[in-house]
Amino acid sequence: MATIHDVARISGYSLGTVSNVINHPQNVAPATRARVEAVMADLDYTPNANARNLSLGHNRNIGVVLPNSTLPYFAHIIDGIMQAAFPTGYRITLLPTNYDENQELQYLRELQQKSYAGLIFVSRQIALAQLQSQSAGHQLVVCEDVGDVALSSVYTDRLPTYEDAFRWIQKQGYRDVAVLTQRSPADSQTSADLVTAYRSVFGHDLPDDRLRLGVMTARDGYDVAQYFMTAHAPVDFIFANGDDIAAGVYLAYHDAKREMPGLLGTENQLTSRLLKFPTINHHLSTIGHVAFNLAVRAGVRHQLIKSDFLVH
Amino acid sequence: MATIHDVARISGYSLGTVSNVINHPQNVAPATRARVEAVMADLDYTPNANARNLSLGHNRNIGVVLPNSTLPYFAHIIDGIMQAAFPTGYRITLLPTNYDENQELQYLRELQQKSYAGLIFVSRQIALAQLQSQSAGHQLVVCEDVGDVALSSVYTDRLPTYEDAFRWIQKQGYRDVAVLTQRSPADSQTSADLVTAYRSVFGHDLPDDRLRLGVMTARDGYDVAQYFMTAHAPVDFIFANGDDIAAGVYLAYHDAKREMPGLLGTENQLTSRLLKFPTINHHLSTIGHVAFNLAVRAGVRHQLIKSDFLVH
DNA sequence: TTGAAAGCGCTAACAT
DNA sequence: ATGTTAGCGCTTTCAA
Repeated sequence: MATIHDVARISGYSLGTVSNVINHPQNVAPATRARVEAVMADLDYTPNANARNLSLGHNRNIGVVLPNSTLPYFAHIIDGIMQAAFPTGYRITLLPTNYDENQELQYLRELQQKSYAGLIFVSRQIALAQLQSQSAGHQLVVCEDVGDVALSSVYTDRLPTYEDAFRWIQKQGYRDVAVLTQRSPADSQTSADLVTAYRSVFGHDLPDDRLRLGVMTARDGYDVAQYFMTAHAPVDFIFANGDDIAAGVYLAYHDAKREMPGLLGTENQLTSRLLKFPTINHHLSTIGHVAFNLAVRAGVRHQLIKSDFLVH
Repeated sequence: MATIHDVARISGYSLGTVSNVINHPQNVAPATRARVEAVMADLDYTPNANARNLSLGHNRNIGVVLPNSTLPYFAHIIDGIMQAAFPTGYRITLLPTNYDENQELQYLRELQQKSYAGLIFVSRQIALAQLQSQSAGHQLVVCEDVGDVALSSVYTDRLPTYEDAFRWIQKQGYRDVAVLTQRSPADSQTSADLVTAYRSVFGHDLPDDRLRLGVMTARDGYDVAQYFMTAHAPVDFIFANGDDIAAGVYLAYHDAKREMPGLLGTENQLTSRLLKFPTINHHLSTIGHVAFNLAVRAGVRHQLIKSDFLVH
């Protein structure tokens, strides 16, 4: 493949001049410029991005840190990031962690080595404080509410939306509500908000045996439904952390020919529309969009994306 | 951030030695190595990937070319690619095309400039022949059956599976079958296979007004269903190009309180399980997996992934 | 307006 | 076993 040397040699101009027609065309005589450009077209020349980045000391890559997972949650955020990145010419590199903290640290180091112009942590294991300490002057964004931590962030106001949802559930006359989540309230703000919202609406703590952890997929939903069907105290409503998961629960009750409890999901509006249960729209694609914009802009900024409770 | 110069200076060894402890540790005395590594840890040093790649003349990035689209089809393939890439240390860069041929050409040029170790075309606009001519000696893989073209490929044996599906439809007694696709049979092998399979099973061509093009999303499915509901010759079966699309059709008939036609989708096993209609599993994640492996291996190879017709 | 040369951080001969 | 040096392809002073 042709290098800048080739176009210099063939066009008869110097390296510096060719570089100028690429980067500062206004500083070169129109005739020269035309001739150089002709040669470049002729050779099908494109600058070597690596060399250019090394010389410049920066690049236009944004790394997206996420567990390697097929969850729709991530797919939607990635999609939003891609949509936002495309018109800007930035490239998106997928950085899977496999839930390994050391892997995250490695990506952070690569950020400091300027392998990336910015890093979006869609999910993280590493402590926020550590993230912040590593981020001095760098473009780092986290997809969650970070409170006072000096880290750019996009997040949703889950609490009021969860309260809306629980109020609706209560008004429908449901009494025995179960909640499915991935992580425990101690490990995840989302789960913590969930139990807080429950308490504020129902006036008492969510019973331990009504909070089921480790639920991530439709299959998990199917399995956890078995638990409730065989528990001696049946539930009449299941608040699932995802429409697909709610669908898994639906299937389990359906297959068992048991009376269907009330159901609620999040994100996938198609499934919940089909099954006519309410859902919460977290506007994941918008979150991705905003995350990208924060990553390429200087300074720490926090942005709230409002989520909606939706009855079909 | 620390460079290799810093660790050389601070450890008291030369550039070459430090480089050796990174790249050829067996060529350096254990004591030296230990001391250099201590300094590297101390400085939290990580090699600058850009510089290294430039020097080496290659890197471990695989570009994935795809329209910037949120379709589950792409999400599943990307997921397979990521899963396969992670343990190898290769990085995945998303390369959206916006269906623009020039954008695809640009990525090809970047491949030749060694910006990528390989390119996976999940979808393409550019002609196969042109792809091939640009790919001399490079790692290029295409996610479709390329016939005799000397380009690595992963593809599914759609035709026999489509025939299985049409035979099943016929055996159920359906007579008036409609088919939904994204692109016309002239533009897309998938669509061509579809009409071929129809003909071979039913013994006649699929009537023009039974083949609806431009269908991509659940909403499209909903809209196209309106067409069939108002057409003077109603259909009794709709073969949709995706479970979500089939679900859109389902909703439309359901909302209109019309008699539900037979339905078939592809890919999303959850929706089709919920609605109990048959589907086709194209094993998209496997396709991604194989595509990655082909991209990092030398030589042209073709790999067939068998798809399955599934009745729930 | 154009050219010459230094340097980005690293690797891999080649010397010692 | 370790050090020295050229060079990867490019950008950007600085001179002419």
